[in-house]
Amino acid sequence: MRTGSSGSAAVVLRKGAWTEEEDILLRKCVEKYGEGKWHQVPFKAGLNRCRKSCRLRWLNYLRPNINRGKFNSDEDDLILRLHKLLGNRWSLIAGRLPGRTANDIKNYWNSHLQKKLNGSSKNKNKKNNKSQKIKKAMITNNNIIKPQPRTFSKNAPWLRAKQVIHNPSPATAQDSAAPKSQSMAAQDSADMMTWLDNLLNDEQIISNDQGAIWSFNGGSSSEINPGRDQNEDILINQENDLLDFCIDADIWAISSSPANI
DNA sequence: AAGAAACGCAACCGCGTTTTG
DNA sequence: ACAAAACGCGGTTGCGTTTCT
Repeated sequence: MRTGSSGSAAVVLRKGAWTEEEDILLRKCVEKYGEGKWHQVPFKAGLNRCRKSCRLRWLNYLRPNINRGKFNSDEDDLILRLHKLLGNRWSLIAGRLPGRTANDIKNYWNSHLQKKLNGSSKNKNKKNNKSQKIKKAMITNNNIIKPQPRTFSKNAPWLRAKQVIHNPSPATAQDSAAPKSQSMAAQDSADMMTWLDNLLNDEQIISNDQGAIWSFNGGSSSEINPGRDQNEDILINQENDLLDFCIDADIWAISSSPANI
């Protein structure tokens, strides 16, 4: 158990829209102490907000270099491509779009790009939330194959320099959604290495029989973690190279159904 | 002109993962 | 090894603004 820094009596935390004064306090605090340690930020900044709220406000609004302008066509294109590759991994997508936040991209996707993708014209499609939800359900249940990025935790064997157990049978997209287990981790490692080998040997990108293309998920690859070890750095570099490769080569998750986008 | 509907953005919530004592 | 705290993410909601009828 950790020493809770709180210990304070129950104080009603502020919610809702941030005021300019709060923004100033938060900005000053982060500038002084740096990002991170969000549990300390409300106290240090003198804000009556929860840590989550502070973090969110900083990440989505106050952080320097945030691009609050309109999305241009290049960005649209990149988002569409990355979404095909990564699915709703907004933070990963945001990592490829300098100045854009995951929240921005998510909102933009939900309000613009999804419609664009669905081919529904902006006009006259007056629909209430209910029908939007039905439509959403139809899409997810439809034959669009949602990419299932593989997740490799820091505890993965190759990061721990443990022996990798080879398992030749490839995991399916469904498998990747299943709960992780040690055998899964071992399989992940073998699969990844095989696939990476193939990739680096300039062989064809392997899409599994569900049409899902694998991608790496470094978790927070766009963030700097000074504590990570060399293997992790290598893995993250590989992830970035791979994303660049896929984007440059125009590689998507190819659906098994021609009717799909 | 006014009310309704849709849009767009900011913020909140819940949950899985990671860290720490 | 375990439990609690903290972190980070994606989904959802709330609300002000804009557009439509």
